[in-house]
Amino acid sequence: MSEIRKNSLLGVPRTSQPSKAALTRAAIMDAGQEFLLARPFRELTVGGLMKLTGHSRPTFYLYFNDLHGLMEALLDEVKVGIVEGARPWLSNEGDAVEELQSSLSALVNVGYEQGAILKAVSDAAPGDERLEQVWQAFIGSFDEVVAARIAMDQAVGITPQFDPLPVARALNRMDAAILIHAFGTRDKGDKGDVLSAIRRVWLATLYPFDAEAVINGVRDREEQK
Amino acid sequence: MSEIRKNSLLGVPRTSQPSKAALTRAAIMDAGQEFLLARPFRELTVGGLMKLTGHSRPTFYLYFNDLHGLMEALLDEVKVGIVEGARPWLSNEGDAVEELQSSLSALVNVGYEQGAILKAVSDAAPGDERLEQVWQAFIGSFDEVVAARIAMDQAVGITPQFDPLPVARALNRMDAAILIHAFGTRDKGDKGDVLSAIRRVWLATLYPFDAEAVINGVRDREEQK
DNA sequence: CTGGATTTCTGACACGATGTCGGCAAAAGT
DNA sequence: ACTTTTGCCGACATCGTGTCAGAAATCCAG
Repeated sequence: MSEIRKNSLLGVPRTSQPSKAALTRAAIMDAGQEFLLARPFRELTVGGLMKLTGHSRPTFYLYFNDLHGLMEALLDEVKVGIVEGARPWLSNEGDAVEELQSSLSALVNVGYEQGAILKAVSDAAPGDERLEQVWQAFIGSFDEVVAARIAMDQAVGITPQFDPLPVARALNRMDAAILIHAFGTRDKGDKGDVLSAIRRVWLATLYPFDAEAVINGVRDREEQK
Repeated sequence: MSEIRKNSLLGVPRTSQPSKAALTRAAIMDAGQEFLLARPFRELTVGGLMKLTGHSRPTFYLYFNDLHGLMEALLDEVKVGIVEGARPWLSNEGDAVEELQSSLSALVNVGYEQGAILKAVSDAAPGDERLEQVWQAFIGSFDEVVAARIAMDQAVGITPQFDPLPVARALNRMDAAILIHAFGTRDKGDKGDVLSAIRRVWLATLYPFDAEAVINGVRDREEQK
């Protein structure tokens, strides 16, 4: 399950074994991930978690400050996947509408895969000042880039004139909330419904002049890949 | 501070004193509310809370099952204010665009006032199964009514055709998230910015044919009262 | 190998918050 | 005044946390 994680600490020369410590750390993260796939964060306990790894409870504190530290580490893993998918529309070129759609589609896919972790982090965040800030910063980090892209499209005239940042904030919070809501629990919602909904909202807000997209509703080309 | 709360348990005949128990309960809720105006939920503790009331810690458990029970009670108080303000647009008649705007405006106002409590409940929710469900049900309760209104406007032809429920969900989550984000902490965001943003998104999504509203952006009539 | 240094782990402890229970005190009823 | 009801609290057991001193495993030079 974590071939990725094993080698993910520094580009070790070639066949240098990952230190035992790194393995243990990875094992803890794996156990946490697995646990959170099945149970909510509030039921996660250091003792219970470490029982899954076969190590003793104090060992946990050798690698993380506390459960929130673990969540922060898990979030870091998910981060990359998200920024990855969101890229096309952000680094603009080509058709804005097309690119936004593919970005949203990618976002929904990542959300679908990582929904449990995202919900777990979002659940854990309010319990710890530091994690709360990290989480807010993560969500917020998209606000400026989205706002920037909006400003650009406004300059080109394909987006109506309005203060970009608050709207960017609103749209981003919507995405986060809807993804966590739809895909955060074991019985996930319908990917198509979610994508259609947020696509409609984004397009209507940002590209209302593209009547095809908004009024006719972008029929079903671009099933999520 | 809680003249309302004092009399809020049954319509007592006339001048019957509120029972001592009711007073104590109200005092606890007041203390909680006050605390949460200044500090986050994670710092709320039964002991600390009861010190504010002058009563002993066990007394708390005479009136609430636990801190999450208290949060549920506080949420109930806020509920009414919210459904109140949201009413105009939901019970449709008159201009849809106008009414939606006034509903959103009212919503932003309530959010501004009760932001701290809303954030506290939202923070507390993931820590308790029951509260989580109550909170989800509260947010979700608007999904169906909004969806119903959308379906109505679609029938009339002022709203494009699409599956109403997922879009309603998305818009509602956006509202909740943005209100909590903007008004949940002591240094609240700008009411005007928030209102403009969500108004733009709602209008663009639901009433894209109203070019005045959407494209020109509803200039500043209706400053929040 | 092998004894010493380094890395990795753990048993045992102290602490803080929770929720409960039996009984005390204050108020109300007669 | 005295009994009943109502409202309250001291004391306890429990659970999860985070730390620390030292044990065990691993590595490595001689």
